[in-house]
Amino acid sequence: MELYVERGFEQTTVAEIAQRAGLTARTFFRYFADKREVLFAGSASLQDSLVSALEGAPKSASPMQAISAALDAAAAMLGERRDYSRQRQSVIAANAELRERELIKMASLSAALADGLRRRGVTDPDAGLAAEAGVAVLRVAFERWVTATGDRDLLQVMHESLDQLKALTADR
Amino acid sequence: MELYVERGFEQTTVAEIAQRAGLTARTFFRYFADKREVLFAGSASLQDSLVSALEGAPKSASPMQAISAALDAAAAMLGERRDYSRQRQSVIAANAELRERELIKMASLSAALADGLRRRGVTDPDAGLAAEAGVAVLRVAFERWVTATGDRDLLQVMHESLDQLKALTADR
DNA sequence: CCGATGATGTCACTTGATGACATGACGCTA
DNA sequence: TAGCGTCATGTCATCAAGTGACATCATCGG
Repeated sequence: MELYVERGFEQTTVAEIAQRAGLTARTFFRYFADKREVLFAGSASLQDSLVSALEGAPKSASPMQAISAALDAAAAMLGERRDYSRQRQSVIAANAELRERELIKMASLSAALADGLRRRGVTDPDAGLAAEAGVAVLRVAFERWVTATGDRDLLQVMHESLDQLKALTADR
Repeated sequence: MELYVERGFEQTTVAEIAQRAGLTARTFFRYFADKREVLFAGSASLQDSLVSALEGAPKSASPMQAISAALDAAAAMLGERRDYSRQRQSVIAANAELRERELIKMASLSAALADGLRRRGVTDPDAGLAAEAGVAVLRVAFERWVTATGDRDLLQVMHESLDQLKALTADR
């Protein structure tokens, strides 16, 4: 992160990263599949948390309520470290390859949530749609929270965004 | 495409592609930014067509009707060459880097459609949502069409998928 | 103390990608 | 026709991302 912020993603070499970490480039590639992955190291555990939260929702909960529980878990994990999130987000936004990687992580998250919903008995077009909608809310809320001035609460922004989506799809 | 189908994307080297085309690797990179782009050469013109169709929809058309016009244009462009589409899709599905690239092309398409809607006076959360919904329909319909046995009409599948989305969002 | 195991380093190599420069075809114009 | 500019391509050199093979070293259980 330090190097990516200092001089940008492309201008940073893996050898430099490894050197600053007191390691060899070869070792770097034993921990990260490629130079981009280092920025997405936490995404697997984030995804696990969301799926766990979704599975932990009461059996009586509707699909969107279960998704909402997952979003709460996301807010809890990401809500700390706003400075880090901001730096990370600006690095990613500045580079096409990183944006690509982020998109595929989001797609993976969406697929995992859809699977979780199916395990709860949600049938097929609905599971995918609810998952997509949930990820859309996550993305929008995170973006708002990261760019907001002051220190808004991510959980709150997340709830607002979900409510807005509901309102939007409710009428018309 | 020949080489990617024959031996897979990763196993194909740019030098081989260039050789089969009677060129040099250096020349390849003058036409394509990277090895992945060669599979997405047509995506810019596809995007232009969709945006044109959206802009050409009657001024009285609703946002989703304008999107529908864009989807018709997509069906017209992609509807031919189903064999090619199938090969291409199977190559992309088999490789993570290519799936990433496809996702960012879809995101770009969605953004362009949202912009087009805004130019038609559609206000902000709606423009983005309608565009996303349209791209989702495109993706689903294309997938169905490509994997279907027999020779279904893409335009028809596209319409069916859009209708299903409407039904899905209509109740509950 | 020993051997297994895991983490790391070293080395060699392939491939993707880019910059600098040369060459050759083509068309335009004096 | 000679000369000039432009465009496409080739050649060469170079860098950086990955990867496989093998060596080394620390640690830990028996």
